[in-house]
Amino acid sequence: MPELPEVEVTRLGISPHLLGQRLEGAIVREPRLRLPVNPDLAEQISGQTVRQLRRRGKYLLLDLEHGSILIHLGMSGHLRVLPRDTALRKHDHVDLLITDQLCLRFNDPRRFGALCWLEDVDQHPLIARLGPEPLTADFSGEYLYALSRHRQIPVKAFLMDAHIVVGVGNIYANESLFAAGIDPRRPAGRVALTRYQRLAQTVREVLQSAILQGGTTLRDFSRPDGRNGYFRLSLAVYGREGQACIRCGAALHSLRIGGRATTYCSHCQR
DNA sequence: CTACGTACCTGCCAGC
DNA sequence: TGCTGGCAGGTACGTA
Repeated sequence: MPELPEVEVTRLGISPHLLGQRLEGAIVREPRLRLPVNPDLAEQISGQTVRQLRRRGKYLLLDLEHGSILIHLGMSGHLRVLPRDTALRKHDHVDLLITDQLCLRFNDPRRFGALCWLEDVDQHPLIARLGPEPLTADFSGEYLYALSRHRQIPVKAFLMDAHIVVGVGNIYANESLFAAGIDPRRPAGRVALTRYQRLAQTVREVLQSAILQGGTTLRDFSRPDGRNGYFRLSLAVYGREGQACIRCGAALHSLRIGGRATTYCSHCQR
């Protein structure tokens, strides 16, 4: 997926086509996503104007006059704005019909994503309990330090917990910890305040830089306009097991933390 | 409460 | 060539 930068790049890409537009309906071909698509989605959204297009963590929220459409891209989801008569591809699960014969087409091979209409999206349990945004002022080293006391969980798993802070997935957790010089296995409760301050800073820098470069294109993420992101060229550790650390030259190590591939430099990260 | 394993689903790639 | 197993950017839930 789609981590926070990819979702933000998607939001920026589709916004001009949706903001202020009146939705004319929806076509649901496969409702079985992580959250089921509303059986009566077309009736619920049809005739409504898109008031705002927000991002909360990795969720995209299309605020309508009444209620909101919640979209999550899961591991393999993808959104594109296309002419409605564009030939269907495998896994094109939902079309939101916009004006001028255009549609917002949701494609998701693994169906770990979501697209549904909710009356009050901010009160939904999936959204209401999320941690702060990493790019706003309420996310800081002091905050991470305070929440991590007495926690034994590896700091990488702590950083990837959306109830702590949203939007930091596997790629950017690996990259931020490398940039901050912190061993991903270290218990979260044993990281000092000054090192959390450094980590909060590297998280912000890594995410911001990825957004500016159009996200990280791996197997199946590309931007809504079909162009690729270039952040992959900047990855220091993710996917580089066995290769030389860009800082000290030692071979990078790899292991699994919380079931996720973790790559780090045992010399630079302590 | 915390930590951990597992499940959801399809596609792709390495290895046999 | 073709099969199989393992792995993939996320998240929620069950269990101890």
